[in-house]
Amino acid sequence: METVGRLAGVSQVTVSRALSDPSKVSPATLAKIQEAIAQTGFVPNALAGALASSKSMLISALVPSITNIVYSSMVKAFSEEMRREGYEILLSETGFNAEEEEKLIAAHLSRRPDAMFLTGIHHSAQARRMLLAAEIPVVEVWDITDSPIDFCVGFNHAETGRAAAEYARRKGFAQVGVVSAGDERAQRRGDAFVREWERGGGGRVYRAFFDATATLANGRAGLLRLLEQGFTGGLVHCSSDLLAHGVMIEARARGLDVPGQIAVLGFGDQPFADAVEPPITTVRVDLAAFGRAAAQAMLGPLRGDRSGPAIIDLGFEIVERKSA
Amino acid sequence: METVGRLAGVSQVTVSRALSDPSKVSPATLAKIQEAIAQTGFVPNALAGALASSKSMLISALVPSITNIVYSSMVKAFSEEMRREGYEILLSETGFNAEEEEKLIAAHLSRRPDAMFLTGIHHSAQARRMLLAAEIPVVEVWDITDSPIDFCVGFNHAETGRAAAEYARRKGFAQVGVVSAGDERAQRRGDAFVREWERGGGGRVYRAFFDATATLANGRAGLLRLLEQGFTGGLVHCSSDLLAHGVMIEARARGLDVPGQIAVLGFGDQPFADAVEPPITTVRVDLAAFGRAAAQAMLGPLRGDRSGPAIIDLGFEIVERKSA
DNA sequence: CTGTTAGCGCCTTCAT
DNA sequence: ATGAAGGCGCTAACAG
Repeated sequence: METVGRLAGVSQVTVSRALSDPSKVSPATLAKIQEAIAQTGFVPNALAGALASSKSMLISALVPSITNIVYSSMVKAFSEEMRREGYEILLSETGFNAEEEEKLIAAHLSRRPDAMFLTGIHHSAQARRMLLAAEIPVVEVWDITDSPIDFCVGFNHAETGRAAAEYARRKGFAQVGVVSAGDERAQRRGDAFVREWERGGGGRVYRAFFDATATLANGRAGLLRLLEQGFTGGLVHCSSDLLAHGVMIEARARGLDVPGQIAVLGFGDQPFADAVEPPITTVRVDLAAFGRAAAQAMLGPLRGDRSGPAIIDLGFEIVERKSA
Repeated sequence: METVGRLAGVSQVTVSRALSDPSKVSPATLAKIQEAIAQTGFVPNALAGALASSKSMLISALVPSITNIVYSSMVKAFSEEMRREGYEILLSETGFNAEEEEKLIAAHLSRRPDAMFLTGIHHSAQARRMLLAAEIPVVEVWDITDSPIDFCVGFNHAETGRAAAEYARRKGFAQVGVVSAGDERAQRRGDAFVREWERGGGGRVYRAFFDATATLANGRAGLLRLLEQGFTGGLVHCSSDLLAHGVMIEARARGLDVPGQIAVLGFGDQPFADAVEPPITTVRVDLAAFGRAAAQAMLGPLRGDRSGPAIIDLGFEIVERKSA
């Protein structure tokens, strides 16, 4: 800035002002400064700016996995919203691991982000302590709790399982199965489905649980397991559309009709859900809305407005298509 | 650090040393300092550190889309590798837009990253200028050029199209079609396929081009378009596995046998490719390897070693399965 | 509208 | 092994 200022015949501060608030500088000097910037190829040092102003314009975001479309969709919508306000996103992957999350929180906090986007509501005690001490807005996305750190944006996972069980009952299925992946929230949905089904006197629930991530191959293997357990047909509740699709493929490969013999209920309403044959009946959650709501929630305090709601339940909806 | 130091009975510098290189501090004082840190909940300010040392330990990464598994897979592998060395990733989405990329490069550069990960080899002149002026290692991933800014890691896109056309010829298909999405590199693969097919005297190529991103629905619509043009059966070259899968679903929905009447060749070898029915014959590229190679390439100069190769062609391979 | 003076919190260099 | 001084590049007051 010093150099640019000399070239434009002004002091360093004036250059700073020209960049941060052009209206504070006369049009004539502004022009000279802009020319000097163009000539020198000057790029302001945001680190120094952040240090001096204690506003980094950096937002920290932690997701379990960036290759999982569920999380990347939320982050995408969130980023777009925040970038419009001039913020940049520091993104890392926790791998569904609380210890890893704790380390990442410490690492991110050392860069003095202005706010933090976290996935889920379970964090280590030490993590919560650091977050509280940092005194920045924290938004927990993809789940709901009565006691968020600052804000939470999501839906009730157990409720989706209950709704699915009701749906299965209403449709008159005699047998039901559950195929779910290792994610804690996925399990919670499956467990709630089982409880509600049993509560209604529905009898045994066939189950296939995978310790790993949801894949088509696991969906196929999942149906196989149910069949081996004696499942002869009915509705299969899956913790994701990908698993649901896998179940459908395996059913067809074995000559079982979908939904005639094997009906499938997915989760997520991912883009492919209504493009496959038959289109998948699924639990829809609006991922982009979660991202946008998270952005709006943190922008409140970031602008000094602490009046927004702390708990934002965006709900879900069962979309009935052909598969169940 | 001042405060921590006072608590531990040492000066601020000693605290700094204890954190950056514990071996430079005596075990006794180190213990005292660590206790003081635990008591105060001190979190070092990486901004100040970066400003003073001009090493931000920050890597800038720009991808067209974070929800696209192709890019997120590369970034995932890249991040893991860089994080092991203590670097953090500033990630943004360009939306396949060169202007947007230019703006993002400027924004990222102002945070003084130690290196930059870029997708593709086409950047605006102004972007190249800024990158050169920044004097940091730049790695361009997912494509190959003779004149990278610093390094490029990828494969020859046109070559995959040629190889696919040869494959189609070898298998004796009489008619071929191409379904491709809007990405410039996807088009390049499709164009090369068409040229090679025509060069070999293969006759007309039926084509369906989508201006948008690759989806299952577009795959289905793509086959429809080919059929409308008079395509009666043969091999369909798709610019992604997702499109290929869509073509397969549409074929089945119309009672066309895959691969008997409609054979399908995908691209990417995504995890689902061998889990669908029939498993998809596809062009495999090792996304994780690209990410790792990109990390290794930039870690060279970051450690002061300028001896590594500038152009890293990791190639591809056609994986023959049942769909073609 | 513009300049002056102090830091922001840390690292680097040079002493001790 | 530890400390003192200076500065990284910028912003925040406060003057004029």
